[in-house]
Amino acid sequence: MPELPEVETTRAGLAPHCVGRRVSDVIVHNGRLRWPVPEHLADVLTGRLVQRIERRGKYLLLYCLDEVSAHVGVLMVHLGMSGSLRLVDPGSVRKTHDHLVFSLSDAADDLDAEPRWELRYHDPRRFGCCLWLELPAEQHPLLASLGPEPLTDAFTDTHLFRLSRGKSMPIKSFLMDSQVVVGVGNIYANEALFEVGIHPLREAGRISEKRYVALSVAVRAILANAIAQGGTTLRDFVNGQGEPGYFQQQLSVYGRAGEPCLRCQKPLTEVRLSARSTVFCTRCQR
DNA sequence: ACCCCTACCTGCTAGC
DNA sequence: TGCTAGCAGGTAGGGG
Repeated sequence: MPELPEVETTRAGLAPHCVGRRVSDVIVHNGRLRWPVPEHLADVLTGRLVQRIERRGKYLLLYCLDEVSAHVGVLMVHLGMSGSLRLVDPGSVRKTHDHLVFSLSDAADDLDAEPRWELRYHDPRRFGCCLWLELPAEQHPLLASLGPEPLTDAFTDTHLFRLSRGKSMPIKSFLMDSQVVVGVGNIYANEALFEVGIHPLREAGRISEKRYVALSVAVRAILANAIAQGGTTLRDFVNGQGEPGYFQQQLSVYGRAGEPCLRCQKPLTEVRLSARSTVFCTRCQR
C-alpha cells in the first residue's frame, strides 16, 4: 500500500523515462476512481510535454507543457490503497484494473507515430485519483491544507510538539493526520512509535517536547530508509518498472502481532484504532 | 473546534 | 466445493 516512500520510489523511477517526452494519447478505460477522471483529460493532456514530476505528500504531480500556448497544467495522481503507475511496452497485454493508459512518444516524434512507451495507471480498489490541476497546484483544495513534508526543513524538530498542544487524540492518529505532517500512513506510524518507545494510544497533547523531537527524528529516518529500500511491498506495490520494494523485511512491529518484540521478546499487542491495525509492545512503549 | 466514524472499493482468506 | 463474512486502509466529509 503506497505511503510516502512508495510514492517517492514511483516518482524517482518514472521521472527519467517520462520527463521531456510527449503524451501522444490518453485512453480512460475506467474513470470511476475516488473522484471521476475529468471528461476532458484526454483533450487537455494529449500533445503536451512532461516537464517534471514532483511529489506532494502522497500525490504525484506531473507538470505538462502545451508548447503552442505555453500553458502548463498538472496531472495529479494519487495511488490510493492499491494503485501503481507502470511504464510498459506499448504492445504488452493490458491487465485487469489498468484504468488509464498514457501513450508516450519522443518529443521529436510525429503525434501519429507509434508510441514508444506506455504509462499505465493500475488500481484494483480504485481508491486513487487522476485529476487535472491548473497552476498554482498547491492551491488546489486537496493540497492546500496539507502539513509539511517530513523530509524537508519545513518539518522542524518542534513542529509536532507545537501542533499537539491541547490535542486529546491518540498520538498515532495525530501522526497520521495529513494536516499535521504528510506521508505517514499506518505502517510507518506503527514503526516510528515503536522506534521511540511511545505508546500509540497516548494522548498527543501530553507528550513532552523531548519525546516529540525523538519522534520527528525517527519519522525522518524511517521514511528515508524505506525510500532507500525501494519502499514496502506487502501485497502488490511495484515501482515504475514493476519491481517490488524491500523495506517490509525491516518492519519491527507492523504485521508482527503476537510475535516477540525485537527488544524485549514480549509478544506484540494488536489493537484497532479507527479501524487501523495498531501493533506495539506494552513493555517498551509507554 | 475537536475528534471519531463512515463511505468508498476489490482481492484475498477464514470459516461454515 | 462454493458461498459469505471480514479484513486491509488513505482520505474527505459528516455528525456528535
